[in-house]
Amino acid sequence: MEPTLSSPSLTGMPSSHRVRLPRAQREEQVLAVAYASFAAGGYDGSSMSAIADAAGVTKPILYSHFESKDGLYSACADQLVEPMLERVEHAARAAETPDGQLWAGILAQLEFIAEHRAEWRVYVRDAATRGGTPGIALAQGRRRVTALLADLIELASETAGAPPPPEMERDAFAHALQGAVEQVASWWETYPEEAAEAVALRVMNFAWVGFGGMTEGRYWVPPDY
Amino acid sequence: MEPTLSSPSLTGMPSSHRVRLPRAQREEQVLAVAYASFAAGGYDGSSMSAIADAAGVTKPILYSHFESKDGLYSACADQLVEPMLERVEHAARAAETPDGQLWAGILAQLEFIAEHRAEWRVYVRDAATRGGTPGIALAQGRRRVTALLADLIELASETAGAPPPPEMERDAFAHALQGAVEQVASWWETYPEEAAEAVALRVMNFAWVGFGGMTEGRYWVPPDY
Amino acid sequence: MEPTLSSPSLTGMPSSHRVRLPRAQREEQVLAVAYASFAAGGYDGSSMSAIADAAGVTKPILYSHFESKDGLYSACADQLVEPMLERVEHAARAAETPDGQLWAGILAQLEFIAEHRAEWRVYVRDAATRGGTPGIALAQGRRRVTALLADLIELASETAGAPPPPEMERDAFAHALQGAVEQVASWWETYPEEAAEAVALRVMNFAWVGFGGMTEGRYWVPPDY
Amino acid sequence: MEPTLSSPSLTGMPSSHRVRLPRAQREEQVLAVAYASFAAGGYDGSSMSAIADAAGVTKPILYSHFESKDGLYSACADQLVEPMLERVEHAARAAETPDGQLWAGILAQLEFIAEHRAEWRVYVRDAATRGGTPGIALAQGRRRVTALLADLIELASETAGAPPPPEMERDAFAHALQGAVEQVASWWETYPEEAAEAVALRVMNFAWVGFGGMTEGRYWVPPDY
DNA sequence: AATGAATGAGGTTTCATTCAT
DNA sequence: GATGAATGAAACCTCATTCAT
Repeated sequence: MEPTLSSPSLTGMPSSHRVRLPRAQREEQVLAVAYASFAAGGYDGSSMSAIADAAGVTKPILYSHFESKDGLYSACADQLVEPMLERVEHAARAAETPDGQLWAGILAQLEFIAEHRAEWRVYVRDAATRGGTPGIALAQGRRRVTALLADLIELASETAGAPPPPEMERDAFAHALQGAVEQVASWWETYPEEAAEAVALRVMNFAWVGFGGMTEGRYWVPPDY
Repeated sequence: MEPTLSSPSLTGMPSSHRVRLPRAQREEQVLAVAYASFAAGGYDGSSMSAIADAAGVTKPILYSHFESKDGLYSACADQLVEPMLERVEHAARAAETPDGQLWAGILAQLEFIAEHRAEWRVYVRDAATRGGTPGIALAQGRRRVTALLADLIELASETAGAPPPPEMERDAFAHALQGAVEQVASWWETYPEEAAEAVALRVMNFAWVGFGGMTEGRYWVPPDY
Repeated sequence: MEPTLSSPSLTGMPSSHRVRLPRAQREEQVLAVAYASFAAGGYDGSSMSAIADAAGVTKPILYSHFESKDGLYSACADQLVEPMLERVEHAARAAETPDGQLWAGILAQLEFIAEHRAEWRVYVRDAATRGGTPGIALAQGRRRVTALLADLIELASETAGAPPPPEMERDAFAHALQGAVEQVASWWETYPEEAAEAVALRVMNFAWVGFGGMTEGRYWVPPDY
Repeated sequence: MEPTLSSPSLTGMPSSHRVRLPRAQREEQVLAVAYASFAAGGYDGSSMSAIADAAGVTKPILYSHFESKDGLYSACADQLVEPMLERVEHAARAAETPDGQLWAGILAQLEFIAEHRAEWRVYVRDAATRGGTPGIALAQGRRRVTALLADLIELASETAGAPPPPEMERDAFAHALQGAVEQVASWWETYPEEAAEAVALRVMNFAWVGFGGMTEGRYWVPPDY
């Protein structure tokens, strides 16, 4: 659980007191430690005491920066969800064709998940069962990710000149896709030498052509390959 | 009136002592209560005291039947995973064509998840974050489910007379499929009036024809419909 | 704060574990210690830890016997209020003339207060400001004491063949009397050599004849003097 | 608990720093806030942080003005006791006949209590249980009130041309009277529509004529009625 | 086989107070 | 004279677990 004892005493001063940081900086540091701690141990597996120790501060500091354990946890979850959304959105926007956007989105999400494996597991899966404030926040985050995929799907369906799918179908599909992405990411752990693109390509083909199609030799290929 | 009663209270006498059950029966009963309790509150949300009380048993009895909280939890997880595997396997075996087997498996799993929503969430989520003995057990259970899907996929691929996909691809696909099933099950919660078959059909088409295929009017239909 | 370390080891056994007591007995013992602790330090001045230590048990035992600190406190308050009510009521009932009953009641209450000075201060005076469950319990206890005085006053008013005073007046009077009793009890602390009867006589004359009456030489004298 | 945020910045200046007040003024303002806070929540229910926030001041300022929480609390208690003494004394002095002085004193104290109900409860109740410096201060304050009543009683006793009662008796009587006043004030809360004079009249009759006297039709009436 | 009593460690949260600037 | 950051101690309460019967 990496102690990360606040890069102690840059001055070398033999102070018995902890380094004094400006509020914003301390908050950032504490958040980083808490983020890692929750990622490693989950909500119930991380105690405020342990987090405080790992951050090299005392518990009251935690509480002066974050209202409660729930609050701290939510802040950590945001730390993960926001960048992920940003990244997926940004990647999708950069693509030119609609199905290229979906492809870029899937790729981006896979990369992101791979880079934040531990956190992802905790913050995203916990969303399902956790109650109270953090549960709600997490569920919302997850829903936003899926909604983003739904948007990409909608755009992509235009590729084929097809009429836009009804919201219900689009959402069902987005859920399926989201699940596929997540689980393939988990599969990826067993074959770490695979390139992100290769993994994403599997998902994309799964989603776009289907397994039956693939057995018939139909494949989807990324626009720029 | 003080009868020397040797057999447990068939008389309805308000005995202050608990009924004495044969070991196996007691274990079963305790397990059922624990299963429900974990399903409702998760691992950290269920205390041994609460489980004992709910089961009408004292704590030492819990510990005499199950080594620890982890042991009890693992036993409960098995309670979920075993029947699920059995059901999916059985349903698949009953189908006649290979892709019919995949279809039957997906349908069976979806139904099972829907029927055990609360438990599924808990035991499957916990699989991700929980450490120690129960975490391992859960992860194994989950892997077995995915492996079963992989088998079904392998069989189904023969439908198209295609060469069997390499293990690696088959597993990737099975993971994607598993994720799709789980997430569509979650989507299902928003549209509870949908029939299980309709939901399974979405997954099957997603997996078999792909979204691109569907936009071109290709669909997979169940063999017996 | 009297350690009262659980009459250690009647058996002389060099057990490292605490003596095991039957539930009822342990409860009584814990209650006694808590009662004294609250009396000495008030609600906020007594911690569950301190009480547990003083009782020679661990905190969970406290909580297994009493639901919470509030619950324990309420139980302690009852320990004081119930006997007091009983004693005053019993004393009053034993008297023969109506004003003799009031006299007996005042005397009994004064004696009781003197015998339980510390507790009285805490449990009765705390009634005014404490909120929550214990506050309510205390306020009720106090109200019952005053109501008992009101009854005695009602009876006493028949002595003079006067019409029964309206409830409102009777209550006002009972409050005044109650306040007088309590404060005279406090005055008593400065003159501890005074006999209880002498003190009660002051209150009774204050209440019955009034100061103006006394300056005119009117006095009330107890029936059996 | 009225934030009363020190009506900052009459100038509208968007200063991030608190207004700089002369020491005496700041002290007064802080005291007022603390007084209200203690009145609302009692000693243990009011935290230094909360008081500081409510006063729009930082905690170190609190400590620079008042040595400790105890010190602040004592200062607040004085805020109540001093004006009360002044008011009773002043009212008494304004009366012309000796028993009129007692009457005026009782009336003034009742009015004062009614106007400061919350504080009265806190500072007077706490006097009984609280230890340390503030407990002593409070007890002293209370004693001074009683002593003042004792003086008024002494004067009043001259009305009847009676010899001055010995100090001991006078004090006993003053205590009884003080208790009666306080408790009748509490009774008053149940009958808020009663005028202060009517309430005070009850106390005065109680104290002067006694209940027995009243049943015989003797009453004390205020000199100017 | 089962019980009631007990424990030690740990959970989150809040407090009065004080440095260092 | 005032601030923001920080602390250590302690509060209430709950948990998994185990004796002794």
